[in-house]
Amino acid sequence: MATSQPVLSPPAFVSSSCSSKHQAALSCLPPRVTRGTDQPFLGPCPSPPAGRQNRAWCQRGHRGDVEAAEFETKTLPAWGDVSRGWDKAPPVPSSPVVTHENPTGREITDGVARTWDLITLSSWSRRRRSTAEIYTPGGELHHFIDARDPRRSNWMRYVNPTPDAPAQNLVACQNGLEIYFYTLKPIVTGAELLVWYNHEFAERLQCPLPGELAEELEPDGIWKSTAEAPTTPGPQPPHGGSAANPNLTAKLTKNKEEAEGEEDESVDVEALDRGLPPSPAGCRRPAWRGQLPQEAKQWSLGLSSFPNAPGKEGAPEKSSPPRQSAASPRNQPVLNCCPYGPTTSLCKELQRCLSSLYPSCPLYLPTGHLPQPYLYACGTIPAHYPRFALPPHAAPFLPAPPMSRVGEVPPLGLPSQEPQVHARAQGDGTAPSPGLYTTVLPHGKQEAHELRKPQDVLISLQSGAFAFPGLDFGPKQHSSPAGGTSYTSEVQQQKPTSLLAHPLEALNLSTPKFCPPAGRLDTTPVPYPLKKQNGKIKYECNICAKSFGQLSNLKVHLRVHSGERPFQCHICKKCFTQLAHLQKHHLVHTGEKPHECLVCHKRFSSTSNLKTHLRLHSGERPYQCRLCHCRFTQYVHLKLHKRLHERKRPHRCPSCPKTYIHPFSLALHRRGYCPLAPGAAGPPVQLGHFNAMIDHFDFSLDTERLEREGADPARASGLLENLILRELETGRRGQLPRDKGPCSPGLHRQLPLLPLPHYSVSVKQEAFPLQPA
DNA sequence: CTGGGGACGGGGCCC
DNA sequence: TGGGCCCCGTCCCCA
Repeated sequence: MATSQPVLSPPAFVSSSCSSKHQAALSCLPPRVTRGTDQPFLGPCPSPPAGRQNRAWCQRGHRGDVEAAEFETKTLPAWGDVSRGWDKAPPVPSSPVVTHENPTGREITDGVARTWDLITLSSWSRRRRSTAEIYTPGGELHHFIDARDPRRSNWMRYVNPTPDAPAQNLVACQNGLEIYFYTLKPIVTGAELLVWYNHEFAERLQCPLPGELAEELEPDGIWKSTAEAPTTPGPQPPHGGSAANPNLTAKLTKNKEEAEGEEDESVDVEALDRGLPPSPAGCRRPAWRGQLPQEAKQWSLGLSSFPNAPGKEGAPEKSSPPRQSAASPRNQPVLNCCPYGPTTSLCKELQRCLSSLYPSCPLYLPTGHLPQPYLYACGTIPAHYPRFALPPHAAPFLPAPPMSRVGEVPPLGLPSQEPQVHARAQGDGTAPSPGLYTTVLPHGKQEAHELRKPQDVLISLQSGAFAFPGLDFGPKQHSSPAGGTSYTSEVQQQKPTSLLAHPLEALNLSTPKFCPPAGRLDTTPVPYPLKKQNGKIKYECNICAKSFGQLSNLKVHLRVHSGERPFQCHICKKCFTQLAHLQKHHLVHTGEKPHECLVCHKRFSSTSNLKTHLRLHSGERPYQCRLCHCRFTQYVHLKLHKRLHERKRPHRCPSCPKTYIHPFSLALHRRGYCPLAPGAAGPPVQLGHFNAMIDHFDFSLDTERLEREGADPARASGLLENLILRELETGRRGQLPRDKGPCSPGLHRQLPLLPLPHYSVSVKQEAFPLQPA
């Protein structure tokens, strides 16, 4: 619903990646929420129409209100992660214009300002700077994102920094290796996207404020030479410019208006052309000097993996952050959302804010983190994130070269001018181990053995792609699959959502897979078997042999075997395999019952339960007992009922194996209807039908009532015989009113004690043996 | 024991 | 390809 004053309502997170996965994770709430909460949250919104990739969304609820704002960047390049955006050639708008559709029909104004100085966004000029440096938890430069090339960047290039607090409408934070933008205020149509980082943070990082950044630029937008602002000892980055600079510190107090008067279109063209990262303006970058450009280029092109990737044997984790210890998983989140370590106040603040803002989103669990598809996708696992280490057995699943999201190779036809992402290379310059992608590992038990290595305890090992028969990664087991490494409940709770797991899955499920049967030791990769049924391809599960028409269905199904439950309820910590299940589950907490019976107006939380309920009105009883023809609305009731038929049958025919519960039944059976007794009346088929009706009678509760009331067995059996004969005769004439089975319910209508419900509805007759053991 | 409802899991289909 | 939606089935609880 478009409004006259469309806005992007705060708070809304807009990932620089902004993938559908992110959106999905953010939309883990049902459309309605419990009233009375003061916590704003992020909820779902209608899924964007297919094919409209330039649509993002946000939704918030505050004080019980649910507000959604769907905004569309009609004139901006497509939403998408920056790196992916590079391989596109979006139209370059003359100016960033954002149009919005606000379903709420009113402007949303109450934003929540946060002072998350968690991101190192630097080297921004007043316009179109759009570069960001991504730091590892150790505070080291990991790579930077350069979105300045309009042909290959996305909307992020239009996010501009400004120290002018009233003008700021975005804050940015780094979570893991992703950048997220958080709206501080409504963003009206045509508003410039202005991001903020605060003064304190700039000082602490020895970064100039954005305004001061502009001062470092020459009027032509080129960074001044290093010599003009040498601040840090040792060799400077080739592009120089903005290391920690005492002069800049002084500049921090400079009039910002003066700074704003600087060149707006400043672009570090030289650095760009050299394939170098823009100057982080004084932010420390201890390791990439000198070696960065070439190696970063290689890495960004997917030709090498991260130097500290765990797959690299013997590679010292030189860049391990001092504040993080891989040996303390208990206190370490799966991945720090904060580049300053999980225990810093900054990180805690972010986590707290995220958690309070989006309590329903598993992403924002206090110990959680934002998705890191990057890590999986590129297969470059910094040593700081040991839990994200790809297990060795995952290697053959990965395509080679790795499909790095950040360092994605531009598609054919597009020139790869320069690397858009620069990774800090390892100090020794050793090439990353290619074995990460080429190792073919044995399966089965040997795999399990390998999992005992602590660094291999990857939460997403639970992904179906890594499911091992016989190994249960279920969430109820808080131990490692192999029983070696602790897999604590904390870890379980920190378990990434599907947003984390999916990238892994996506890689491994979209590529040939190896899901060997238990115990099989086979180094030959075997893809998922594809069957063709009726001309359609079926994807078969290697574990249970179930086949699926769509690969995505198989992927979801594999979680059944792997035990992966990526979607966790933030309230009760229950985990679910599918987001939809979590959404349904959330209704338990909200008490919402969106499905109403139109007959009695009773409400239900699920359509399934409503449908069951509707049977009460329609009279449908689809579950029928084949023995006594009792019908039930629910299968579970039939199952319970069947127990009645499993009672002891003490009255045994001396001539045949038939046994009966009641003496009337045996007496009738013995009156010439035992096929093995002498003097049997009639052909075997007819005897069979007759005996089946005796069974029916024997099973009925009415027979029990006869016995209880002390009915004479001979008389009762005689009456029953007449009725059965009459019924069989009617059946032979084709006049059986309903069922044509051996146990005609017409018999019951002859017996005043055997009422049988009548429903002209479909019946799911269970395959219960007529002659129960 | 039956009946009714709540909750959840699995899977198919569509976008 | 993944997410959303829907349906079916199942289990559990309670009256």
